[in-house]
Amino acid sequence: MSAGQGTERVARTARGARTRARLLEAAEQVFTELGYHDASIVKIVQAAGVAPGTFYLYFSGKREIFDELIGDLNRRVRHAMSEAASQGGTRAEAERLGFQAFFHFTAEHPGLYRVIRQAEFVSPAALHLHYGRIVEGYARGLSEAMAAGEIEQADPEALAWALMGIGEMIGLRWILWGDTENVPEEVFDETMRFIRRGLGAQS
Amino acid sequence: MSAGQGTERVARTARGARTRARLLEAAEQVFTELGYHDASIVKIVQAAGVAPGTFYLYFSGKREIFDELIGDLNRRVRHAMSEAASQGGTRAEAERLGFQAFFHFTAEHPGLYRVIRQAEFVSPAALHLHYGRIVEGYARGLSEAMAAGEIEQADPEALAWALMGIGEMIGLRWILWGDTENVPEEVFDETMRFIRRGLGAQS
Amino acid sequence: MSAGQGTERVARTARGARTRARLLEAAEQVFTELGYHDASIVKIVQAAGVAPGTFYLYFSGKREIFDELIGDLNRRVRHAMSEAASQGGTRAEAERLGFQAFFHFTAEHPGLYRVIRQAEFVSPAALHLHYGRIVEGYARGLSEAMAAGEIEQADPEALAWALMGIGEMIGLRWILWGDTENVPEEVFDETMRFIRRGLGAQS
Amino acid sequence: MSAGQGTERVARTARGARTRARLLEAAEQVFTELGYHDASIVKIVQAAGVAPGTFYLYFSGKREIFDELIGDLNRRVRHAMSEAASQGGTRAEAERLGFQAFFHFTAEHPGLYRVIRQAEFVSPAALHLHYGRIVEGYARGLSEAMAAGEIEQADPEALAWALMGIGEMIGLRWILWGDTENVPEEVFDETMRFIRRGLGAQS
DNA sequence: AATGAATGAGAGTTCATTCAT
DNA sequence: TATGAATGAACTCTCATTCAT
Repeated sequence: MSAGQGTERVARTARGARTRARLLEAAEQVFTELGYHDASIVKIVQAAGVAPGTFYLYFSGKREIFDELIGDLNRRVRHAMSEAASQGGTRAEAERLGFQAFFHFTAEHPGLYRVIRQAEFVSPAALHLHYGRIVEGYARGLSEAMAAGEIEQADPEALAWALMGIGEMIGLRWILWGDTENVPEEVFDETMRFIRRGLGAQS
Repeated sequence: MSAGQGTERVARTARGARTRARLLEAAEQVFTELGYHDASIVKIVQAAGVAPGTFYLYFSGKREIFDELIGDLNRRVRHAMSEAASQGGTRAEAERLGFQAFFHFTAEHPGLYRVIRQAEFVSPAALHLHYGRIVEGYARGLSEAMAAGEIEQADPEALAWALMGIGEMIGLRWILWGDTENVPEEVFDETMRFIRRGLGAQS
Repeated sequence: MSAGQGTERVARTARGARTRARLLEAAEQVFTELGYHDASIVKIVQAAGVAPGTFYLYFSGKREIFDELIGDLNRRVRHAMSEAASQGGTRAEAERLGFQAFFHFTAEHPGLYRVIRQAEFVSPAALHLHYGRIVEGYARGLSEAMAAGEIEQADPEALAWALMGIGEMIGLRWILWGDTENVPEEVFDETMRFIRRGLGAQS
Repeated sequence: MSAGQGTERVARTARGARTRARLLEAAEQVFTELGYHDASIVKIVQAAGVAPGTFYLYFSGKREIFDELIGDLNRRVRHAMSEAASQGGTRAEAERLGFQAFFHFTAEHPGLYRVIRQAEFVSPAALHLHYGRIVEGYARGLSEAMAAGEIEQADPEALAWALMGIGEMIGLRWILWGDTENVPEEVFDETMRFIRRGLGAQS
């Protein structure tokens, strides 16, 4: 995560790198379980099995480790989505698979996903970046589809944000608040139908 | 939201009602400016011009006044939306106006809107209720439009949550993060076109 | 209870007297249940069904109503003891009955008795007075018995305080801390035998 | 007393142990001077010359440090008593010396003794333990004396509590409330005579 | 590189008491 | 006589952060 003002604190030895990694893992676990505000550095260092002072050897504070975590998470979500999409033969299928991967990821890491959303209030820039990167992927796909005449001409960015919003809210409603493990199939299908119609998809 | 549990702390005199209202106003201002976590009861009572102890005459704590605020806000958003929608001649126009009102409200109270989103981490039930109530209105409108054959048959609830998500994300992107005062007209139009196509609107 | 510095606050009407009495009753109940420190004036006035301000019409504060309660209690304990003692034919029997009455009272009002003991830290003068008055009764009886040659000559005051101590501690151990309702008969008999021997009783 | 429940808060370094000891000393002083309820953690840390947060590194709260203090005190009283008793040649003398030591201790630490009595309302279990431990010593001595035929057969426990009560009350009357430094000799002798007669001592 | 004792500002909250009505 | 809203000092406790070791 950019953010990175403050002294750069890097590990210069293998041992240091290990400690840093342990802290990051511990932070993921603690933030996931407790959310940003109820997490505390003491809890993180305890989970990591190091002393409080050690934390500040590698991170300038709570915000910084949080930002770094959001960056990691973002990479993982996007990787999951593009991995899934690349399995699709047609573009329509790829899109469907990408969406599905998004929901899967949320369903598998609900705590993590809550953490991302929380970034809005902790580190708006980090969240902006997170959404921005995902939207970028969507927008590129949409542009290509438009160029290929597979969907109607439109502003790819506006559409991409709209799609992002749909994914977020459907995930929030059915995964985070629902009693089902994942978005129910009918809801997923209905949503995809809506999206495809909205995009003016030919198939 | 209604306070619900806890000792009922009500104002029994006009003076008390005035003080309670002052506290609520102050809380809105403080939460708006600082967000939930950086807000403090001390800051609220200072803004309201009363002593710390007075706060606890009317609210059992930070969470409770926050919940009450979310309830207020929800009422105001829905009022603005239904008010605007009722100006539309056709259903399509009503829908458009409702969406516009939603963006207007967000644009006019950006801090307030951030506060609502923050409820997800502070008082999930309050946010669920907030979204649920808005979605209910959307879903009813969609059902009626389906019955009238104006849009395609589909699950109104799934669609309503999708619409809610679009509104949220477009608002987030262009109002809260953008440099424009409100959602740019082209984006708004593009979004509405996407939605109307997605719903299979006849007109 | 002497104490009585501060403005004398007396009821001047029948209604006022009723309110004062209600407050005293409520205070007994609240102090008994909660002890001095966890009791609060708000709880007392609530139990009495009056407004906080009303309390200060009749009492100058928490301490004062507490002292007054201790005085009441002392009167009741001593009354119970002398009442019981007067049933005894011989002096030895009277003494035995007096002790028994003391334990009875404690057993029947354990909360009240805890309140008395608490006075040591709240209002030492009140407790001193309480003990002093009981001891006075003991000492008079002992003096008379010495004069009549029924028990050995000794300092009646020292003996009276020792007796008081025995009663207190036996009561504390078997009534307040024990699992029996009252002091077990064997313990009581053993204690009385010890006392009578200690006094050098002839019978 | 032992802390028992709660996170173990121990000093892991010599410096920590020193700080903990300073807090304990400060607490003794503050509780002695002010009593449990008027003592505050702020006052304790000020007396100890440390920051408020430091307190919670070693104690979970006011109750816990109080309990630990009671435990310390108990150890000291019993040590003083048994030390003194062991100087006596005969059992009768030992008993006399033990009682004397008890009064001495009370006379030398009157504030401390008030603190112990206060435990009844703060931490009844702590006081029960305190008395119980002393009574145990008395009871053992009495049993041995009975076996040796030095005093009459009786229930040692009942007698031990009675002795404890005598000591407490005589101490309360003449040391805490009296104007003399210690229990006057005549009173002490009178009391011991009463006790020895009561026990049916042969000598 | 790592430790962990110490910090101290600031949080939420209570409650005996006052006083205008 | 009675009310009850308002007060505000004082409380316990937390936690991100520092720094001597």
